[in-house]
Formats: sequence, C-alpha cells, structure tokens
Amino acid sequence: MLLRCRWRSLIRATDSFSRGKREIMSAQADRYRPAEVEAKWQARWQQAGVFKVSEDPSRPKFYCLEMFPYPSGRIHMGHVRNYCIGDGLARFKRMQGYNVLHPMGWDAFGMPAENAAIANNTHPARWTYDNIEFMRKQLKRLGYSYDWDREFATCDPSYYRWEQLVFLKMWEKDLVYRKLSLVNWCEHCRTVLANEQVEQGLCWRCGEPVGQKRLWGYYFRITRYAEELLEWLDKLPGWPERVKTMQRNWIGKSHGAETHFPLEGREGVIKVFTTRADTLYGATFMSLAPEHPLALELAEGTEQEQAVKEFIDKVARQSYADRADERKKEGVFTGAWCRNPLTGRRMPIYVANFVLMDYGTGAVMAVPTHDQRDFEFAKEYGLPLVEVIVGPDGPIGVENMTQAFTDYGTLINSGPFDGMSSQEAMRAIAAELERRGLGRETVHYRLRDWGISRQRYWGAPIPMIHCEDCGLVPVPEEDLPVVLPLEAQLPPTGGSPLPDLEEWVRVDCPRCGRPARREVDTMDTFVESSWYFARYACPHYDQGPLDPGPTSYWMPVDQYIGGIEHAVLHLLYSRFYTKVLRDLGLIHCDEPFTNLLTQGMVIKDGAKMSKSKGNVVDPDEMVERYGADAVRTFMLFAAPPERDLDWTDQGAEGAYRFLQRLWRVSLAVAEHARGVEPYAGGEKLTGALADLHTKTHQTIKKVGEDISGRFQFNTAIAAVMELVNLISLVEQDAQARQHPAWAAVLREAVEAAVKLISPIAPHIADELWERLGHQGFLIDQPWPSYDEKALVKAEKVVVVQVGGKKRAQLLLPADADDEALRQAALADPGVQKFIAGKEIKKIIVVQGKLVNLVV
RNA sequence: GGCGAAGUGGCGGAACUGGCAGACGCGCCGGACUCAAAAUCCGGUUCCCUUCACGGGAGUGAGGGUUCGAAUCCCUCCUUCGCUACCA
Repeated sequence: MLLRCRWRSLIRATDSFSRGKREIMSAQADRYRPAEVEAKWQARWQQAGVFKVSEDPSRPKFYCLEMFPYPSGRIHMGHVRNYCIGDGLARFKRMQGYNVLHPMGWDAFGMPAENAAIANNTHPARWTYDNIEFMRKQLKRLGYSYDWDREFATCDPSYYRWEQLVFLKMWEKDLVYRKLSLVNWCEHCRTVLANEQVEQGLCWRCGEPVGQKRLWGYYFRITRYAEELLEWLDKLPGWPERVKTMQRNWIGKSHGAETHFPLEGREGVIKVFTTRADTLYGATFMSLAPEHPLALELAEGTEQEQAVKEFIDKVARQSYADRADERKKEGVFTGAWCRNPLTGRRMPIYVANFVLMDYGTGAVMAVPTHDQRDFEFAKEYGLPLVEVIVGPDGPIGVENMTQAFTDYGTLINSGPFDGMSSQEAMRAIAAELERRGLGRETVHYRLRDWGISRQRYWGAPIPMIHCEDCGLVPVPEEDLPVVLPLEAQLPPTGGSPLPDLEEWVRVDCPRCGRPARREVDTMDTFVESSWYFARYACPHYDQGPLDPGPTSYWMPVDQYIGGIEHAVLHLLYSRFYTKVLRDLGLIHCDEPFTNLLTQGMVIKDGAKMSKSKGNVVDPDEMVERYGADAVRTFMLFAAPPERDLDWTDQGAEGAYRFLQRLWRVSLAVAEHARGVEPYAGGEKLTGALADLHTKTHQTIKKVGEDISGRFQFNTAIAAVMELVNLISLVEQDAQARQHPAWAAVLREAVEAAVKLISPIAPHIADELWERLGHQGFLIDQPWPSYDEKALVKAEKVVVVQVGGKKRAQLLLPADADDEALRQAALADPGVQKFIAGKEIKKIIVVQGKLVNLVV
C-alpha cells in the first residue's frame, strides 16, 4: 500500500508520459495476435521435435501423466483443465532439469462407440478413430507438450494383444477364474457390471437401475491382494487423504470371528461372520439372505416351504435400488433350527430381507438386544431377547428396551465370560470356538473379486476357448492376438454380434483339435486403463507387454492427475494390476502412481456443464476467441486445482488482457534494452528500480514454490501479474529512466516474467523470448534462480499495534534490531495518541515485522 | 445413519509454521484518449459512522475459549457440498 502511494506520486510527477506517433503505429503493427503466435510456435515445436524424450540415466526422470480420455467426439472443458495442470507441471519440471515423460493416448474401447455406431449406421472402429483424429487436433491447438510419438489407442491389437497375454499368465497363476454367480446386470447396457461400477444401485455409466442375473463370468482375484492394497495406502503420502479413505472403506477390512452354528436334525453348520463375538450368548435366532443356498434347502419338506419360496421370489423381483430403499425388516421362518455353539440354545432359522448375500457369508447370527436390525426384526416376529452386554448404568432389562444397546460394555448372562469387557470377551470367545472346532478369529474384507466379463462387442476379446471335451482351454500364446473381428455388423437391438459371428466363433480346440467355440465375452474396459501408463514407457515394444529397460527407467508415474470420480474404480484397479504385473515379473514397482492430484470439476453458473442445462462451453470456440494461452492461463488462474472451477467468459477475457499487457510491456522493454544485458549487480539501485529488482527475485522464488509445493498455479500467476504491473510502471517512470541501469533492470524483470509464465502460456512466452533477442525454446532454458540478497529490501514496513490493534506503520531500515523497533514505535506520534496516560505492561516485537504495545 | 471436505467483499479467490484480512483477477464506479464508440491507459472499490480532509468503529457461518495478538489453535452449534450406505 505504501509502495502504491509512492508510485502514484511518481507517475504524476512524470506529467503523463505519452508515446510518439511512430511508436503507436508500430505498437499497432505489433499487436498481440494469439492465433498467429500459436500456429507459429506449434509448428516450430513439432518441426524441432522438442517434446520427444528418451531414457537418459544422467538426468533425474519425471513422469507426468494425466488420465487419458475416452474418444467420445470432442474435448470438453474438464479435459482442458486436466491437461493444462499436467502441461504446466511437465514444462516446469523440464525447465528444472528433469527428463520429463509426458504422453497422451486414447482409452478407446467402450460402449458409446457401439451406441453411436448403431445411431449413425457406422462401425465402432470408424467412429472411434474419427473421434481420435478430431480430438488430437483439438489437443494440439492447445499446445500441450506431449511426446506424440508415444500415442496409442487401446483398441489397437498391438496394445490389447499384450493384455490378452497377461490374461493367460494370470490364468496360469490362478489369478483369473470363471464362475457362475449372481451378478449385477444393467439391462440398458445389456452387460454385467463389477461391484465398483454400481453406484447406489444404478449403473455408473447410464444411470439405469441395476438388476441381478445368474451368469458365467471371468473374475480377477483382486481379493488376494486386499491386504496389500490396504497396507500400501499408508505408504502413499502423495495421495489425497480423501481418496485413500474411500479406498480403505471400499476394501472394508473388519476383524471378527467366524462362527459355526450346527444345524438341528441334519448334518452341517451355518457359518456366520461377526464383529461382535462378545454378544454370542445373546444370539437367539439366525437370519439368512434370501439368496443363501440353504434358505430353500432347509425349508424343503416343511410346512414353511411355500412361504419361503414366495418370500424369496418377492425379494428377487425387487431391483437392487428398491431393495436398498426397503427399510422395513421382513422375513419368514424356514421351519428349521440350529444351535448356538456355546449355549446350545435352539435358534429358529429365518430368511430376512436385510441380510445381504454379498457380504460376509450371507448369514447373520441375530442378537436382538445388541443389534438394531435384529432388534426390529425380533419385535416384528416376537422372537426372544437375552441381554448380555451392560453399560456403566447396569442392565436395562429386556422388557424396558426400546432399541438395541450397541455399545461395548461388560458381559452378563454369558457363563464363564461374565464380567469380561467386550474386547476381552471377543478374543476369549473366539478362542473357545476354535478349541471346540466351531469357529476362529478371522479377518473379513468387503472387497469382492473383479468381474471382468462384458457381454459387449467393442472390447478386447477374452482369449479362451470352450471345448465340449476339454472344457475351458486358454488360447495358446503363439495364437495371440485374438483379433476382434471388424467385419461384425452390430444388431440394431443392441447387444453383441460376436455370438452370431460363426466364422469367428468356430475354432479348433488347441488341445484336442476338435471343433470348439471362442469365448464371446470381451474384457471390461477398465482392464485397458489399468496398465496403459506403463505401456507409455515403451509403446512400440513388440516382444512383450513391457520393455524392461525403459519401464524400469520411467515407472512409477511421479505425478498422476485426474478427476476424483475414479477414486475406487480406475485407481484401485490400476494399483491391483500393477501388483499383478510385478508378480508376473513384468514390472519392478509396487505402486503405479507416487503422487496423485485430483482436480475439481469445471462448472458454469454454479452448475456442472451439461447439455440439458445448456451451459456447455466449447474449448475450440474459446481458443478461437481468446487464444490457447489465455484459455490455459485462465484455467490455472481461476481456482486452485483441487477445487471446482467456475468458467466465466469475462475471466478468460481478463487472462487475455493480462497476456496483452505482458506483450506490450515486453516489446517496449525489448526496444529500450536492445543490446543491454540483464541487470547482474553492479550499479547501486535506488527507489523504483531497487523495488523492481527485489520484486523480480521475490516473484521467481514465489512462482517456483507455488508450483512445486501445492500446484498453486493460481497464486503463481497472480505473482507474475504483480510483477508485470510493476514493470509497466517502471517502464513509464521518468525518474527511473534517468538511472543508468534502468534498461538492464527492466530486461532482467521481463525475462523473468516471460520465463515464469512459459509453462502456463508457452506460445506467447516463446514469441516474446525471441523478440527479446534470443533463440530457441524456453522449455530448453533453465528455470530462473533467485538471488537471496536481492530478496531483502533496504527498508521494511513495520506495523505498530497498541493492545493488538493496528495504530501505525513505520518504514524502518531492514537491519534495525528489536530495540530500535521498540524505540521507533514509542516515538511515533500516531502511536503516542493511544498510549498517552497508560501504563505499558509489555512490548512484543516480531523481528522485522511488528511491534505490539500491551497496555 | 456413517465418513470426509468446505463456509472470507457484488463474484472467483489470497493470507507459508498464529503477526497489516481481502493479494491477483472479474464486475462495478470515476477519469484520460476519441467527433463518437470499441480497445487501451490511470484512479477508486469489505461494511458502517464521520469528514472538505484527517479520522474512528465493526468485520473471515454463529456462540464461547486459549493468546499480547486468531480467518488460522480448542470446544459447542448451524449451513452447504461430496462420497458411502441394512457391512453383520
């Protein structure tokens, strides 16, 4: 503020410096025209191949990756933001001396291609590759520093053939298996979904309700890695806590006891998992999920058989979402009984709607006194209650209970375990169960195996063959790839054409040679995206999935950037797949992404952009209007990366104005400082020039720290704006012009500003760099360094408070000691007004910043 | 219901480990340039009181606390937004 005042008076003193006519003419001729500048530099970058990289053991590597796009047709603002953040970082790191890998490609298999192909009477491949062509052009217009030589599309056989090979290796290691089971089925998409792909009972892609279906499918044994996936979350300090929490919850580890309840009148036991073994003496009945295999079996032949059948049918008819919404506890008695393994109590076995087959064992021991759901169920059906846990206030009495007592406490009515705490009892009871062979302490995970079969066409074929005699036979490695037949005609009704494509399906059994049939399911497209990042290290390698040399040089990804929506989908699958590749000896690292940045959405008028709301902003149009550099600058300036960003045209215009200002001021300085070297010490600087020199170095420091620390491009840009504003003032300051080092200090400042903005607005930066008399590209220039000595001003502003309230500010020499500060504060007339007649109890001095007089 | 994040001007957002709240930008207001407009440049812009001016008071969702000093730390509450949800 103080500085400002000084500037104002200076400017006034210069009696409005004005340019001559000639200068105005030339300024017009040299107007900032983003379209020209951007086309020029994009062509030069391409010609020089500046973004091509290869392994270089002499330099530290930095692998910067943004989530690759699905080629849906056009780039949207969300992509633009994602890639602006990544490109800003990649260019910054490159200038800092890292060997930066920054690739781009296409997540090219998927359902929209099939839908679009039907709608437009074309082929998914055609549609996909056309989209890729178009979107690549869009990306190139934005000037991202991708090594385009590494580009690939996952629908290319040269990519998915290696995925098929990995599948076969996984098959050998029993990391894939095929089973018949109840699966999530989306009727709209006509395919199966993995658990992760069902969100609140709805399909993650189309939003339609998901039903249940009994189907054969292939499964990846992700559960085998549950513990490792969980443990490694603690070893990923570069991941947002939010994402790690979501993955932890998804894996859902819980400690408890497996308990066996012997059936009455027949062989066998019902196994349950419980986290509350301490309440076992209170278990008075048993609840089975309607899908539990024993449910019908037990009812068979009893008078309950019909009722059980009807109930199971009723529940089966409910959709996934309806069932989750159903709050009322309902069930029927199966007519069968089991026994409590410790008390021997006869327990009726019910089928209950709230018991889920896909968690635990699908059976729950019911303790109505200490579990709210069991309590409600028991009240509904008049089942007995036994209180076995008491809190500090002692027993409640079952007749007084209006809800279950779910806290931990002390055991009663539990025989030898009476008086134990819940925690003690859980271990003791589990030990007792184990001794009797009726259970044990155990750990349970919520995570299910990853079902990867999709009943779709546009995906990687699963390399398996069904033979009537030999059963399921893997395709021999030498027969890979199993190429997806492109001659298929998509049935207009939806669904996959593969089962009807006889010439493709018919194959000789590799084992017995007799006629057999190919697997017609394709792989979940999340399989492709689970390893593409590693393939970028060696995209053209044709001897295997991954070339060991380059892969071990580049992997893992140092910085991964993308949306939060993949927190438990892509990001969990990729972690799993990386561990599988590691165990197959194909990769050396344990985790794919060392650091993860989850960027916020781009919104408009407070809402997510969508066609229905009519608030979609087209990147091409914005580039046309403001230029790629302005779009990039605004994208990074308007909000910190993790937060949602509100797109406004005025904001983009503001970014454009800033670049224009930078342009004008740089050309002016280029003129003044032609042949002048940047200031490098020497002449003593005074006043405005000293301030600009200091500001230059402070800005270099701040921009570097803001980008590398927290990806705070917004504050980094703000700092460069401040610097440019100051350059503009000094450039016009008549008094400063008199100083012999004027042009040199200006050059130093402008060159710093241009370099600092270059990762963000690379085209204009390169153009100005050239016009400042340099050759080459800024990306090949070292990141500027700052001079510690230049950061400190000769004088500092010291705030004086009285009783914590600001009363004055003093301009004092920077090297003034505490005592000098104290004296200056006490002597200030503005301060004395407030301390007159008061006793000063204490004086707080913060070195070089503040004096607080306590009265 | 559970877990998590966030509440700061008209708006987007700054404020590193407690030390000048509102950087930077948008918008708005005023001025310069112009026949005029656009563009550009300069100045102002948290609110309230007072003033020709100087000045003063309040203020970071609400209330309390710790401290010389709190947007920042602690407690209680409110609101919004995410994710998750009968998890045995």
